[in-house]
Amino acid sequence: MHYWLMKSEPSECSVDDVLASPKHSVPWFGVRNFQARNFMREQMAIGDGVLFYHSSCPEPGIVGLAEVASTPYPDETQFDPKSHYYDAASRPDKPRWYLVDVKVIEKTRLLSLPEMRAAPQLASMIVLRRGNRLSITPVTDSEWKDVLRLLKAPG
DNA sequence: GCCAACGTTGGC
DNA sequence: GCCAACGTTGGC
Repeated sequence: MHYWLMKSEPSECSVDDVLASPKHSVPWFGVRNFQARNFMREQMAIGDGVLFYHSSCPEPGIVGLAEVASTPYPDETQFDPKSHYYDAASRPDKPRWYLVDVKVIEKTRLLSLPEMRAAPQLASMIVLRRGNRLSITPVTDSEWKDVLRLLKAPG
């Protein structure tokens, strides 16, 4: 059992978009970074906890709690020449990119990036490290608990 | 729109 | 295997 933080641009797929989807679940397509892919392909398991994070938007931060809802499988967009995520170097018999389904459990209040940075107990979070660009990062048990505690506290 | 930081690519 | 150039991420 692991915990993760997964970034999504709300203009592409917001927490509300996921909640509007069947089973409150979406395939996490479009990851084109090997480290992030490896987390999905090799370390994620169904039921892992996910912090749903909005990035590249006016108010970046954690906006929901989710969970991993499938085992890894190939990201179909890599084979679609019309897709923004098309990868000509990937072959269907040897896919390069994998994804998991992510199911939103609960929309939370916004735990904003500035609030996260101001919380000393979250200082170790990878997402807060200077220059971090990874769209999927592991979260420790204690970071997970501390985030939940902050989400329950008033903003 | 700017720019820091980082990953990837490709020439050598 | 090195490393410069390039592209992308993502906060501000």
